[in-house]
Amino acid sequence: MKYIILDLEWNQSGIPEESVKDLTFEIVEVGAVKLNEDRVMIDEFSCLVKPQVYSKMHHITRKLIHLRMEELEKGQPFTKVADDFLNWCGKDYMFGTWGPLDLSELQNNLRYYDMKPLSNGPIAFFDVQKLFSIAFEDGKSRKSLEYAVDFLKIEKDIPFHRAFSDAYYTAKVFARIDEKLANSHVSYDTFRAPKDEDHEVWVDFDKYSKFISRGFETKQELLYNKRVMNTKCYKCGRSTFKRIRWFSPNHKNYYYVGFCPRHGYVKSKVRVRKDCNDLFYCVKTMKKIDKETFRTLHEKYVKYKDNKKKQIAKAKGK
DNA sequence: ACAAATCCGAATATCGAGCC
DNA sequence: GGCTCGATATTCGGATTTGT
Repeated sequence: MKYIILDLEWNQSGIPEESVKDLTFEIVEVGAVKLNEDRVMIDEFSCLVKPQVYSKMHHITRKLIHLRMEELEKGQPFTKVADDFLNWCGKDYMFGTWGPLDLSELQNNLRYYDMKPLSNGPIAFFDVQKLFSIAFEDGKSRKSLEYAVDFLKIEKDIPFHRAFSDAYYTAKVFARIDEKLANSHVSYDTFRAPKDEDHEVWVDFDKYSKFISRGFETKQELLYNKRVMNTKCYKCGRSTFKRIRWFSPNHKNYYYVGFCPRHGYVKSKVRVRKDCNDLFYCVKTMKKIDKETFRTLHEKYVKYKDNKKKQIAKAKGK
C-alpha cells in the first residue's frame, strides 16, 4: 500500500454576490507526493489549474498562496488535471492531507464538473494535522503546518503555501509519526455519507470504536435509529447499565455513559453532521473511560443541567 | 377548566483557530 | 472573505406543571 500526500490551493470570489453556490472554492493548484510503504518519497505531482469560474484572485488568497492569475493561465483545465492526478495516483493507496478539508474540496470540484466521484461513500485518509496533535500535543489542538515543521526541526528548504511544497512538508511530518498511532487514528472524509446500512463504517480499535451511519432525511430519524443510539459495550457487545443518560450541550454532540460489567465505563459520543446531499448522518465514537474521566464528564453533565436552570431563572428575572 | 409559570429540546449566535 | 469544527451562550416555542 502506497501513500498519496495531497495538498490543494483554491480561490474564491472576491464579491460575495458573485460567488457560485456549487463551487464556493475553485481549486487552482494540485500538489502531491507518493510514498512507498516505508513512507519514503518515490514520486511527485504538481500542476496548476486554469480557472474556469473565478477570474480574479481574492485579495486574501493572493497574499497567501503566491500565485497570480497570469501564472494560472499556464495551467490546464481542472478536468484534465484531475484525470492526470488520479491516473498518477494509481491503485492501492491511501490519502494523507494537512487538515480535514482537502478531500472534500477535491470531491466538490469533481462533482461540479460532473466527473466520476472518488467514492460514493466515506474515504479513509490520514489527517496529518490531527495525527501531529495526538503524537506531540494534546490531541485536540490544531496547529499550522509551519508550526509542526518548526517543532520537528524539519529543514525549511522551500516556501510554504504552494500545493507541492505543503504536500512535501506534510509528508515529512507524516514520516515522523509512529505508524501504529497513525493506523489507529484513521480519519474519514464524509463528503458523501454511506448510502445504506451495508456501507456503514464500523472500525474497532483497542482504545475506541468508530461508527459512521448512513444518511437520513431528518435529524429525528437519525436520533431514533437503533444502530446510532445503541449503547452496548463495543468490546464485548454486552448491554451496559446507564450511568449518564443521553444529553447534548449544543445539539450537535450527544453523550452517554454506560457501565459494562466486564469493561467498566463506556462513553458514547454521537456527532451529528450533514453531507453534501444535505442528509443527516452521524459519527459515533465509543471509548472505554476510567473513573476519573467519568467524574469529569458527570460534572459536565451536572453543570449543563445547572446552566439550563440558571438561564431559565435569569430569563424569568427579566 | 383555564391561564400562568415552568421546564426542556432545538435552533441560532458568538468566539477562536485552522484551511485557502 | 468564506468555510469547518469545537465549545459556550442566548433565544424561541411547545409541552407540562402549577395555581386558583
